[in-house]
Amino acid sequence: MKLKSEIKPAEPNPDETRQMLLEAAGEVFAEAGFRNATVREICRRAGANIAAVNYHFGDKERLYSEVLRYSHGKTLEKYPPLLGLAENAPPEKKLRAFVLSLLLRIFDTGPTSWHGRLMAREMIEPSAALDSLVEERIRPMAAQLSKIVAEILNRPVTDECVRLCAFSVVSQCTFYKHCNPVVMRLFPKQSEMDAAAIEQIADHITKFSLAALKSFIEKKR
Amino acid sequence: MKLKSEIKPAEPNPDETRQMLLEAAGEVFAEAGFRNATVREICRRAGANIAAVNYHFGDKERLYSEVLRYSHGKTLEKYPPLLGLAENAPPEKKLRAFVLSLLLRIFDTGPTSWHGRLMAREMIEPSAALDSLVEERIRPMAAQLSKIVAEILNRPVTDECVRLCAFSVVSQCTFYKHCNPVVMRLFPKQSEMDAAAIEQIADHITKFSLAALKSFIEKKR
DNA sequence: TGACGTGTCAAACAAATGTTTGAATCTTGT
DNA sequence: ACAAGATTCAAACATTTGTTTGACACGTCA
Repeated sequence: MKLKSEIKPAEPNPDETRQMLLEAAGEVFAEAGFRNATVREICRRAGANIAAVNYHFGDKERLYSEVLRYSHGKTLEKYPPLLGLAENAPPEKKLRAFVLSLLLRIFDTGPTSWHGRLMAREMIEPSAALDSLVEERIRPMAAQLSKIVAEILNRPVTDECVRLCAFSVVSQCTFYKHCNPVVMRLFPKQSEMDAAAIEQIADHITKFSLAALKSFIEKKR
Repeated sequence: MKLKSEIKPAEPNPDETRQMLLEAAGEVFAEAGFRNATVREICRRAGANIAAVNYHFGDKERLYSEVLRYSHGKTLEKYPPLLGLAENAPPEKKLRAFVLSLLLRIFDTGPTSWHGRLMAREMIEPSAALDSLVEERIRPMAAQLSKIVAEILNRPVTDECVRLCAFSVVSQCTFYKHCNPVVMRLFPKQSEMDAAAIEQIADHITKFSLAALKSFIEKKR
């Protein structure tokens, strides 16, 4: 990583605190939700003073907005929607890539693992920041998936059936996250979400969905 | 100077207040979540005094437990898992009944509509009350669905494939609830969840799932 | 009737928490 | 080196909120 020409590790770097706050806030917001999260805990983890949040972000709510945008950008950068697959690849392969990338994004265990939980919380308690996120980030991805599904179904992307089928695909991915507490209690053994498990689930979802999609194919007339 | 001696606004019905508190608390908890919900707002809607919650339930947390159990019992009573379908009905019909009943329970718009949101919140922030709920209520329903799927697949209920397929079915139902904020923003027009829309979605999910399940059928050997 | 238990009420209490403040410290440009 | 701005700090402030309190009203029963 490259920084400014001067290197002052021990000294308080102006952007250092801001960055630490973003990361710490992401963790805390993901763990506790917006309201439950306390500015004091965020600052404690960031090694910053209590007044730091208000100084750098104005207030708690604007900090949250920045965190949401920051985190989503970071995971999308780590796991692009088609994982670098060529645009002219067969739609079946693109579907699998889409499913796998979505799962990887949701279950990312890296230092940015809070993105998944953050989004899950937005689903239940949407904040003002969700509107722009949907328009700028999610709608393009939805269009991408619709195009893949439409291609498989041999139907126009505006077809109602395409929309419903795209939902059916996405739903299977989000399920393991959104219903994790129940899944974990029902099957404690199989609930470890390591790389192998994610691959297995991606395989199942792709197989399941492709089989279903075949029955919806519009024969050319 | 006694102001109250002349007026008698509320008759002292012992269980009346308690019941009103349960209903009001369900609403408020569903809207705001456990932490965000305030005892003051609950009591205001119930037409009760601020001290009523502590008097009748001890504290806010025990009130929440009672609400969760109460609401789940009420919706399950309203929409039984198979909607009164005969046990010996063909598994395809039972699958559709299961899907429809789950959707109806999730999207119930009656006076108990908050149950769906309540459960959605439990998925993200499980409370202590979830453990017993899963064991007593959800596990039997999961077993019921597994049996139906196993029957269709001609596989043993313990088969890994049965579990994954059952998840695929349930996930499509819960999706419209758990991802409602995004769905609503993506397609504002089609997001009205009236009876007709629910029927349509149930049809799609059943068709989609049955087509997929067929490809997983274990040929007898 | 009159004491007792139940339920309700307004007010107060105590703790948590977002935000502000004013001084102290550090960085930067000249 | 010095001054001005940027940043950090500890303390205090103001508000929200769960809980408690003590008085009051009402029905019950000896």
